[in-house]
Amino acid sequence: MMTVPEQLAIIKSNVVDLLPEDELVKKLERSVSTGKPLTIKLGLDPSRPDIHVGHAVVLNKLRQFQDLGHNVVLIIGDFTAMIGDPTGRSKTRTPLTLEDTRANGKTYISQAAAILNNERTRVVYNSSWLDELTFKQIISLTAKYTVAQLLERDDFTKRYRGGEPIGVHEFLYPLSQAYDSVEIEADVEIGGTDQKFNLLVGREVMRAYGLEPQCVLTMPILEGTDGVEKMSKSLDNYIALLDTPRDMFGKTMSIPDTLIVRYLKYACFADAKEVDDVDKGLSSGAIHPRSAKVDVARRIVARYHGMQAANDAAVEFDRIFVNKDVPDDVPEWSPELGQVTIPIVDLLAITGMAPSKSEARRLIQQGAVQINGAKITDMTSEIDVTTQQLLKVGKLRFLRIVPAAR
RNA sequence: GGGCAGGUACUCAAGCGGUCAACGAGGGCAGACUGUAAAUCUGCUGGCGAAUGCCUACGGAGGUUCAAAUCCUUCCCUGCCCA
Repeated sequence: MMTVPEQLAIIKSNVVDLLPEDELVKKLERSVSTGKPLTIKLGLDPSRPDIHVGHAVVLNKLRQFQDLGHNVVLIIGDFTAMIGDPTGRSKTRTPLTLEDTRANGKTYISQAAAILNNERTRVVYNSSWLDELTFKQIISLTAKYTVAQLLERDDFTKRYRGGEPIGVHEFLYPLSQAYDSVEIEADVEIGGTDQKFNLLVGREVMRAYGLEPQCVLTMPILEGTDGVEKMSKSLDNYIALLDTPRDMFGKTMSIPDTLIVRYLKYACFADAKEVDDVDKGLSSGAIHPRSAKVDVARRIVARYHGMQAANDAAVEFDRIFVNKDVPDDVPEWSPELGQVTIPIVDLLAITGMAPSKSEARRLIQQGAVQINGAKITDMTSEIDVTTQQLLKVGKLRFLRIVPAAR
């Protein structure tokens, strides 16, 4: 096992907050002297089973802990997910069933396995204890925190001042998360910087239950491919771990230049020196942003799909976007047997290349629709579906029309 | 329980009897430029229709009117103040 200073140096790399550092040092010292690993906690929301590169920032940090000999506990927050959130703000968030959360939890874990060391990962569902709490116990939990303390949380303050509704149950979420820490006796809880408040509540609550408070470690929130908002599925600016190599590569190439270094650092976990070199190279002009970005893209793909896939994706990317060629595996679609021609507008709508016929019309008007490389200008065009046709909408959506098999 | 202010398209936000499928901004999509970067410019952004047009929509349900997002009634929801 590494010495405490060595461990600390690794643990501190790339983190935003480590609070309080001296407590972590004590925990590490104890761990080294007793040989007992620390328990590192991460809470997961099972309503969104797709892990993306943004989540990976935190997972990578967990992996570092594991490599140092510590244990990770993933807590699937199935309890809160099952309740759902009835407030108006997120009415689309439908409550999940137990089966859903279990299934999502499994999916999550199988994706996380690409980063984590399974030997040192324990997975638990928080319903297994939260569901057992009596009302009495819940009240006793809430008595350990004050409204003023809860209102310190940034978004609560904002909403409160802005006259927006805050459900009482929302106050309970940080507390239940904190209770998870009590249950598993976490030594360290990790999360994005947006989790800082919740993680700190965990400290207070643990103390109130007579436990040694956990240390809190926050990681940066990685911006999504739009370069502004945090990466998230709902904003559709994410690179999922399950994305195909090509999508992964393409999405990475679409990030703004200003994000290259951050991606290198947090999505590739490149070492400090290399990050520094690229940073300097970019600002001095010695490195062209595009080539730096290609490198980042290749590394991200390689991380989750292997070197071979990464190289293939890079080649494919150049073929399509530099040489304006047609991709290898264009999705195919076949008309119903007997159909000879289909109006272009219908075709676009039926095949899903446009969400509605009106939208299809707009696309045609804007010159975004091509058949075999020829731009469609006539709204009433009839497309012959008895021979193979290549349909292109916009810059990257292709569809091959294949005559119905008989 | 009482008083006040609100609920408009993906979001914010105008409109307050006809010219409203609804100003404007953001977002999104498409085109030009390009390194699938940024910035910029242009167009589009409810559905159906080749099109004059038709249909559906301004919290829900009724009503007044030739005509309502706009007026009335009622219900639901949110915030603030008083109790």
